[in-house]
Amino acid sequence: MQQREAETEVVRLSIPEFDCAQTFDCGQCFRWDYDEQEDAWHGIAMGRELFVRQQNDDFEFYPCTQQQFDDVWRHYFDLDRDYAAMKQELAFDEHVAKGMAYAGGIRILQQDKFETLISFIISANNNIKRIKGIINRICDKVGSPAGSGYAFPTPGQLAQLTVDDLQELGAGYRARYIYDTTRMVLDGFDLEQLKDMPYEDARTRLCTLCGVGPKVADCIMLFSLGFTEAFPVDTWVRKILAELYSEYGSMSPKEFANMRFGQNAGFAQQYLFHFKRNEGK
DNA sequence: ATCCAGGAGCTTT
DNA sequence: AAAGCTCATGGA
Repeated sequence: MQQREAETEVVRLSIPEFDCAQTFDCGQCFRWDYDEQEDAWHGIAMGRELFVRQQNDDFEFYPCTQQQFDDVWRHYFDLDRDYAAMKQELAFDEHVAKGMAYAGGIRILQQDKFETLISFIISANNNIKRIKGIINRICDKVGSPAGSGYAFPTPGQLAQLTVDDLQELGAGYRARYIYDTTRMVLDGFDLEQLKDMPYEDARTRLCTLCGVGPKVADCIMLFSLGFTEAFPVDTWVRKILAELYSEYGSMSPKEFANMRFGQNAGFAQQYLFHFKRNEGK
């Protein structure tokens, strides 16, 4: 009994305002899928494999020690943030309120910086299914073993792939961007220091990387650097702004988001985005 | 077949 | 500054 518990270490925890399906399937991450056999969500992130089984507000994380959970996953799942309070601050907006009613269990993950950087370079002018495929093939090719699969490669591991290799894996014209940006990171571009910089400065610096423009930079900042005011503007958000907030048409999307949602703009964006993307499904 | 997908980069006004 | 064109790839 005790031995069995030791072999498969589990962390059990009750967490409010968290829904696995909504969080893992809202377009912010690409390496989580539902495992029917385990009846749990399966992901490979932060260099290791993890299963997450949810029963209402009760969660099991495995294989995982309490130490690993506190060191890695607590931050990854953004567990120190008061989501109920944040959502209350956003409830004044009727469209965001609808989004929160539809998928109020979305949490903004705090993912690995390099993985998020490369993943969202791949996301440009692409669809989520194909993005996942490209990323998985890259991991299988040069990532370190992690459980039943392979972790996202380090910059050094990814640098083993040539532009031709990346194209064979389906990256298309983004192969060059991935290659060049990986080299810039290896040559000293410091992803770690970005989170201590002002929003505008960090964004400007990110945009010096190949394949990183305003939208991709905002995704990296929101999903891996903790900038909750980041408001990624993609095709879906443009539709939302045009359809639901046309009275603010004289403002740029960024001005609008900052004025209306402030430091919570990233959350508002995610609730709106996920709701709109699943409209009619 | 044509269009679109969590856009960016380059060229032309 | 702002608008226009092109960039792989696969699915609808």
